[in-house]
Amino acid sequence: MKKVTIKDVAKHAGVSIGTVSKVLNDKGYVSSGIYSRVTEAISELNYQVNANARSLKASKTNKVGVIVQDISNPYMMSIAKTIEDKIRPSHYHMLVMSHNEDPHTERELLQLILEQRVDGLVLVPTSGNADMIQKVLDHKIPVILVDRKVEGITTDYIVDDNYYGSYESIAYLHSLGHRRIGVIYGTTNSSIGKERYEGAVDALKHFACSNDEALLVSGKFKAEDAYKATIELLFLPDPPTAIYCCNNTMTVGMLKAIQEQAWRFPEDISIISYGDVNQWELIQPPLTLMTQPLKRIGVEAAIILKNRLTMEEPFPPKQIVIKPELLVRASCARRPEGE
Amino acid sequence: MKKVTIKDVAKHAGVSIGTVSKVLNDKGYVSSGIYSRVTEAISELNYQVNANARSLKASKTNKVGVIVQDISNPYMMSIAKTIEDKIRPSHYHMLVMSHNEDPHTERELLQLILEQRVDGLVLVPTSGNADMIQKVLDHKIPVILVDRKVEGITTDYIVDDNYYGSYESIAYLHSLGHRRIGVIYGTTNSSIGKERYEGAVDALKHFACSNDEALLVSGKFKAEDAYKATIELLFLPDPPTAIYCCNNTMTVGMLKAIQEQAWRFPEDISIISYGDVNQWELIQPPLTLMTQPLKRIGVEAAIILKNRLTMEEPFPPKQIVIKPELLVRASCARRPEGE
DNA sequence: TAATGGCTGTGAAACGTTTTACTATGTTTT
DNA sequence: AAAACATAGTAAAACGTTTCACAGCCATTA
Repeated sequence: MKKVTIKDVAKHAGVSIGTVSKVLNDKGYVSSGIYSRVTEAISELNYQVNANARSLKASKTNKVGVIVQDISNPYMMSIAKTIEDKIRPSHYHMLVMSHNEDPHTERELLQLILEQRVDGLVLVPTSGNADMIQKVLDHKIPVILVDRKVEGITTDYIVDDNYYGSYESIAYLHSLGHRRIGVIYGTTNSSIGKERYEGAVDALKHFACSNDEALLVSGKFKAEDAYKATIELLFLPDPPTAIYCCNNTMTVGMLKAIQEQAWRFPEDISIISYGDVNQWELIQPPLTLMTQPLKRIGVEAAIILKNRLTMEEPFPPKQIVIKPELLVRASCARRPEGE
Repeated sequence: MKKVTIKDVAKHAGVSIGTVSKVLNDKGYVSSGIYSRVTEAISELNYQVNANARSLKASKTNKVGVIVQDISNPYMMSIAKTIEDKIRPSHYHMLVMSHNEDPHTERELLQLILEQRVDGLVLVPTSGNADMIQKVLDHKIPVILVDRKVEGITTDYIVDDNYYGSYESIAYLHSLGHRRIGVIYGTTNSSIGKERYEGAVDALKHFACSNDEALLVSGKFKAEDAYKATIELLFLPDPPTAIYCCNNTMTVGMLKAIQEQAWRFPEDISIISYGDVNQWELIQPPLTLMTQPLKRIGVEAAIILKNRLTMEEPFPPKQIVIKPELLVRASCARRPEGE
């Protein structure tokens, strides 16, 4: 089957190219006779408009870029899904890609985004490409940061209040009487990791909990490292009575270690995690959680994006910080005071 | 910042457009002096080539479409990730979208794919758009079906042997001595649902298990319906000694019901599921599973796609059927024979 | 009757590239 | 010194659209 262009349709219908275009876009005056002649020709020739040519002419692509750490991460993709649902009715579609937490990869992807002339970008940034992000903004492409912000960049973002979430998690454990609290943190080179770490540390200090350095261990945001970190905590001469784990991925590792060592929670140890609630459906007893409102993040991001895409007038950057909420379930036990 | 085109670069560097193009594509003869003048102009003006114009000229977009049920489904997206990793080195990128199991939506997406002139398509099809898929193929766009095939369409596909997987699951339960086996199946209007259903039913018949109709219940491929289905099974006057659940999503519902009713497995009831192994990391005791080789599906799909994209000569459709493997763990118990 | 105005359709320019055929230089080779 | 060749750069066509200015026509209106 040969490639068929608007020209072929025009010839086949015996009209000019301009007329066919009018029919395609329902613009201007076309008599009903001609109109049906053209639509007939279109379906007979099985013509499909070439979106590339169209975008070129219009300098508008109806594409938005979505760059996340990892497209197989269901939390990020649930946000992407929300966005998809919001923008598809206006005939936008998404380019989605993973930077795998590698700034160099992210840089290449941003380059691609620029070349592709997307109409907007939703980005979960690594740190270290502020210049490139600024470049995208300079090209008048709206950028919406999700989950993390970037130092020195003024644009829309939507993040949750990590410091607060961590602080309150510790506060809760303290309120139950815990004084020796283990913390499995991620890394401190990302804004999220740092904020959660600091929130926890500040709370520990404020509530005068044990300042035993051995209680602070890094799980590097990975399940395996968190597993090892947990083992360390459990085998301490004086193990913690509670553990706060800074994110869900690491919590998987932590739970594995606890299961394996046949500790029970909350009887032997109290645990609390920080993240999305959906991951833990089948875990018994149900985990007490500082809940990250993923649904809400997706919805807000989608709204902002939609507005950026459709509003004529630019509006000031929308920067949203969502406070996570403590979901008290059954994984933390009260501890006799004064111990 | 104004839009800057190849023309501006040419002017700024004092050369012709053609020369700039040569530099951009490293093609033809350019003296080193001119070359650096041009690259300098490019970075001074912050020029980015317009991929749309380029695609238009080349009639090649470096885009591939990826259409799945739901982009927030981690199993599908782990396949997508494998594909991404494989094709990005050759500077391809992906349009990804969800049809939500709705044929009408799928049709619209296929239309979009056609207009976008993608260079290839990876599709988890619904049933009911064979004509449209054929249209895509007619436009010389390679289509790779994943997880499901489509009646009447000759193209690459890669699926697992659902009938076999179901049959063998039942066979395994039978070999442990089970005779009253409950089956939670999905729906029978999709090829997967049908094949799994038939595999199970045929095995039940072949091994002369109980043919009590009440033991066959539909969970409609949803967790909630599977929950209800499980409750029905458990409250039967003569409940099954084992349950085979046809997919992971439904198994979530099944496990919930079992937990809630405080049945223990494998002591009170044996259970076996069909799906990807990664979902069940933390479930104790570890589930016995007919494992769907998602990794392998992704890898094979990526290889086929890559070949279709790069090979000059067309090759015959590659149709792969993968046999799932039984992973025996701890959720099934031996049953005294003859009961 | 002449002027106005609403329809209907057309031709050509423009969007930003790549590519092809061509010209203009040296530099060797005979 | 002429012929041959390698190198360097250019102008223009083409890719498939949309849009804009215009022209033809018919029906009103003055």
